[in-house]
Amino acid sequence: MPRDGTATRERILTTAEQLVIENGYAATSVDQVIAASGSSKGAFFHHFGSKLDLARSLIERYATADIAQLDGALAHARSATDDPRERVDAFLAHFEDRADEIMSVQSSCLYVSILAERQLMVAGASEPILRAVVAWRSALADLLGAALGERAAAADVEALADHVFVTFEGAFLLARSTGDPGHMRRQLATLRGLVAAFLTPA
Amino acid sequence: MPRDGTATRERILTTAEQLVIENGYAATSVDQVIAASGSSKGAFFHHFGSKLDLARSLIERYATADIAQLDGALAHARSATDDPRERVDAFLAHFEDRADEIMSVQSSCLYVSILAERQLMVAGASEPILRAVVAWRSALADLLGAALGERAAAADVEALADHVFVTFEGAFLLARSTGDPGHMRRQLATLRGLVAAFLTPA
DNA sequence: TCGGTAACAGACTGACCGGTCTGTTTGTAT
DNA sequence: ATACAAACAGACCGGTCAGTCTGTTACCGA
Repeated sequence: MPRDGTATRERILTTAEQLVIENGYAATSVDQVIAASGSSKGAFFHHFGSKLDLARSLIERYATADIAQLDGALAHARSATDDPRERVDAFLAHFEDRADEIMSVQSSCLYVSILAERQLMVAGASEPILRAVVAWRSALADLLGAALGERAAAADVEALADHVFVTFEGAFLLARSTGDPGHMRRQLATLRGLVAAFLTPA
Repeated sequence: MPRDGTATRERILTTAEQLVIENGYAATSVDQVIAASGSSKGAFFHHFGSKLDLARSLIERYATADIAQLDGALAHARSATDDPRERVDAFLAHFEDRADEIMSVQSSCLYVSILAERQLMVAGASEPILRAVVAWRSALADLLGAALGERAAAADVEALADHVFVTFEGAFLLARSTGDPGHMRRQLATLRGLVAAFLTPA
């Protein structure tokens, strides 16, 4: 086997991810990605069959990392406490603590860039996103269902679980529109307060 | 004054809004807008100095309509009841009732399309969005501050107010990623439930 | 009725885009 | 050493893009 190209491939992916999150997919040209990653046309189209193939690889890598983050938070919440309500709190606090760090390495979410262009979704680039959405939903539904106990039947637990994903995405957009990345931490703190009040028995 | 061109201008704007929300700004070509609106290059560049000028006009029109929706909900909430907590509930219920209708006329939010591309923001297309964000924040902060009473000091009322905007944008993205517009109504219902629990004195 | 101007229509242009193709380098198995 | 294939490099190509330019048409005041 000749020289190893995985480093080049990863360099292109990382560069492209930043550019696409910042400027959008359609507004990012292959030439830009090549220039910014210090690569070439030959290298790019050796590793990716087309620009669309790049998008699919990007979102797949991103969603996988996202689900890994989810699993990390779940493990942390489970090890922190046995009380179901405290577990929910620990889960949300985990991300709240990391909010500033998250925002410093990515000013927005790749999901937004992909979801903004219908062409990418019909081309199969949205499946990894759906995978991530479902992973978040089922994980949170478990946590929240346990915390609600018998009251779970009266609530839309899945919608409540989805609200965590909704808060993340919405906070990314709020941070963008105001230029203040601190909104992520504040929104996660707000969500934690809301959920705590909701889970407290009347 | 020769013939009236405002109808043509509005037709171009409405067509472009749909296309940009569906496909994104950069992925929408001027030629597409022209073809879909049954117009011409001459007409387009007569009414808009550039494609960027179209984006600015689009977002300004959209934000103005958005703030008008906000004012409508505020008026409704104020006329519905004098109780501060009930007013918050009435405000959120207003949008919850209209959620399905909203999603049937627009599958996503123009804000998302604009915020997804940094070039549009530095070009001054984000100011109307900020105007809308601040309008929602101050209106909701008023409502929520009154509902919290003396407990308002202990809470981040502005972040809680922002959470309404966050829920809207996040729900738009959730609906897109799953293909189910019903998420908007469910997320607004979830938000209403969370806020009601939060506003209930311990 | 006629001059002027806003409102269009559409051929055209140069830049840029995604993608191809030919050629070169580099590591490795034999 | 040599053969071979993967990993690149970059000139090149057809198409599309935003924007221009030269008209033509419709309206209105004088």
